[in-house]
Amino acid sequence: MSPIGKTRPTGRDRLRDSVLAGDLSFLLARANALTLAAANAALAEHGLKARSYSVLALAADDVRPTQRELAEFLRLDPSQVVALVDGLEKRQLVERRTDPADRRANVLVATDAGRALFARAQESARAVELGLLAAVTPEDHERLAQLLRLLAFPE
Amino acid sequence: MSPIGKTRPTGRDRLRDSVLAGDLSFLLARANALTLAAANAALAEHGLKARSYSVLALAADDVRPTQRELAEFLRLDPSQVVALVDGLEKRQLVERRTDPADRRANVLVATDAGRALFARAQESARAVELGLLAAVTPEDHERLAQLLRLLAFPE
DNA sequence: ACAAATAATTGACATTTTCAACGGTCCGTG
DNA sequence: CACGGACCGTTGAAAATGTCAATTATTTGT
Repeated sequence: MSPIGKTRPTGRDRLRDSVLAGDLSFLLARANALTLAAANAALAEHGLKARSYSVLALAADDVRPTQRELAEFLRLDPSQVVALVDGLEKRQLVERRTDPADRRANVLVATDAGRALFARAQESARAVELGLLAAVTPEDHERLAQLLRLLAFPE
Repeated sequence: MSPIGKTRPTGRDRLRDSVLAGDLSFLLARANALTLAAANAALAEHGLKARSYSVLALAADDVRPTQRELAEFLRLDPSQVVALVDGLEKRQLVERRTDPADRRANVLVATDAGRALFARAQESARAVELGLLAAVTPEDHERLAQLLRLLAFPE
């Protein structure tokens, strides 16, 4: 039947018809792993990783997040946010301002240098994203984002 | 305008309108984090995590993967697969058989106990998946899987 | 004014990731 | 057939991440 007579036929990605390949958790994990690796590779040029890029993005967005909000949003332990912000602050990309409305909290703001770097990094990020989505139409791209939002932000 | 007069209006998830929230990498990361946590919580009952569940799934699927194929498929370092398989083998859920076609390679096969455990774990996994997708219609569920496959298995 | 709750920080510890090196096996070429 | 180079699984160490409890400063409700 099969044109190839070997015991291990297709060789390359035989596992793609396994049950696991239908598992949403697995697909998410694998898609995320590939995407994360690509993003990190592209951001390295700017001295960033996906994590620090995310923090910088939120700081540059004038949404003035507290560290706790950052932790919740990025699904990190608050102590990890401390380290992340330390790194960005040491590079003068970001500033901690104690929230006047709640002096326990720090609000994050990007410096001008931070905004400039973010703008450049965003270009790289966008390029990577487009590369990954080469096989996806713009409508499907948006549809994918919509569906992921449902998973990422359950009501 | 806004009915709330505070400086920090909505309070809860203000960050959801930031630019980052439109970033596919971020949505993937966050969706994956939540999904992974839910999966791990559900699988703990069976002494499994998402990783070991995946390995067991492939072993139980009679696809006879080598450890290298496992590593590639799950996006893990080969040395991580060693540890994973060690764990499952110690619990007699899985066996290493040296591939007769290539004596360097180990092929993974599930034991009867492994198959039985997998069947039970799969139920838990399915339940979790349905819970996470409560807000998604079955058609969209399939569409999401399709789109994720494009990201997870770029040609 | 006080007790309980919350934000950030620190430090300890566990888990995961990443990498280089090694023995055993395979494969193509001479 | 023998050899060199590639490949598989394994080990061990180092780096990065994740998890948690304790601490200080501040807020909030009573």
